[in-house]
Amino acid sequence: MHSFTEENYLKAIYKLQEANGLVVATSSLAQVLEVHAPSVTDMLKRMAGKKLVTYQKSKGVKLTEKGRQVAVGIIRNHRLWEVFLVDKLGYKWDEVHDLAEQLEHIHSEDLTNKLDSFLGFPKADPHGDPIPDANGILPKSKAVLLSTFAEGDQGTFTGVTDHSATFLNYLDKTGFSLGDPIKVKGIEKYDQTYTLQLKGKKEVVVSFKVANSLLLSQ
Amino acid sequence: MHSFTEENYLKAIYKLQEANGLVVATSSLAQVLEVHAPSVTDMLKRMAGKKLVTYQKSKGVKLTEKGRQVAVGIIRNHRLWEVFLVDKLGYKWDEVHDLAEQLEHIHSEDLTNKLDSFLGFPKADPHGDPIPDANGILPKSKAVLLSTFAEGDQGTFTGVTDHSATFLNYLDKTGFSLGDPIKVKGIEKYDQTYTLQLKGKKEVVVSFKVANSLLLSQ
DNA sequence: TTAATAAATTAGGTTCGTCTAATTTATTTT
DNA sequence: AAAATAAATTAGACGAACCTAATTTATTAA
Repeated sequence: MHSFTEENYLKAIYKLQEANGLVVATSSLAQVLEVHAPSVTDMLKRMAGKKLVTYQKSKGVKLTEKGRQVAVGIIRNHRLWEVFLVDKLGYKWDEVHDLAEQLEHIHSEDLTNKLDSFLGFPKADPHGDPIPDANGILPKSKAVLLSTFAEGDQGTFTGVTDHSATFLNYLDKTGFSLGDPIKVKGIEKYDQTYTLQLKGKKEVVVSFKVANSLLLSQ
Repeated sequence: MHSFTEENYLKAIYKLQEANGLVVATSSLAQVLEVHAPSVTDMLKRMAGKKLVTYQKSKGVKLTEKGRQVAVGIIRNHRLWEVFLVDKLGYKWDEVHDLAEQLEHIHSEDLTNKLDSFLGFPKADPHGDPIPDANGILPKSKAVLLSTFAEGDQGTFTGVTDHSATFLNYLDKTGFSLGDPIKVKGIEKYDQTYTLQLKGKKEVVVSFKVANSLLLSQ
């Protein structure tokens, strides 16, 4: 089995690769993992020895197929446990991340699959992030940022790109709820604020920053 | 927070203290934790430094109040997760120990309490072991070993002292089930075998070893 | 294209939790 | 009580995962 630390590196590399391209820099990893760069260099060497990543000195790192499998497995665990915490234990969507960070490292494929079944094979976690299936296949999302919408466009709110508790709280307070329809009533040229019509005709005005963190589908 | 290793030491010390008296020997710990004696000596020094145990060189170790609190908290977690695995995910009682050994180290009092509530505040785990409450109070069990019974005595099967999967499987196969009544029909003087009447009048013969691992109440 | 800056690595150290081999302390047995 | 055995500790090492300070390698700017 892999250590928690290794698994956290794998997850971080996976996410950075998804977000920013093929190869991940030492400094990016150091930043997201909150360790110093030499620790990362150290760890990457060890992980390369275990064939979890391919690492070229001063050229960055990427996952091997084996590393990718492990990373996706952890993401599957994480998102399933988030669903459990929200659906079964009554946690709010802004409270579950840290707990899921612990639970994701429980090592048992069988447990993961039984949990999946218990939860009714959910397709997405409480933030709308897709849950990889038992084969490590992660459905490609077709959601787009609200910030790409024009006046009159509409869609369904299906995800966020900012997972911070403060942002999620702001959404709650303002009346955003996953699965609800959103329509763009207007976009102010001057400061790029969006006037939106939420479910129940409620109108709200949000900044570009917010529009750029909301994912809509259809 | 405490490391998993520390928590496992605390749990082991607690259990040995409960079973065999006040002070726990280095060698006993080494045996149950499956490490070598010098590792234990080392660890106990560190833990004494953290006021989790009182340790006197060559004289054994015992928990401080602080250490006891942590140990009981972990046992609470362990047993609640076992209930979850059996009641909600459909695991059998002989399959849950190793998973619960992982889950018990999730650090969140709030999660533990929400889980407790979700499970309906169970009093005992799937093996009949009592679950400490949120204040770390563990109900004193009045159950006694079947091996202390005389002919004609009867009681309710409420726990085991051997938690091994092989023993639990044997019980399943032979027709023992937690909560069922058991009556002693006879005890063979020669080899101390017990003839028992189980629920539904089924008669079975078990060895002293088995009788000495079953806990009965009332 | 050289100089300045930023990124990454090497070198050397630390703590945690483990090990083996050697030694000391306790407990039994004679 | 002395000798033999068993239990525990000390000494010295090691790997994992981290650190700081110094150095090297890449990248960007002049």
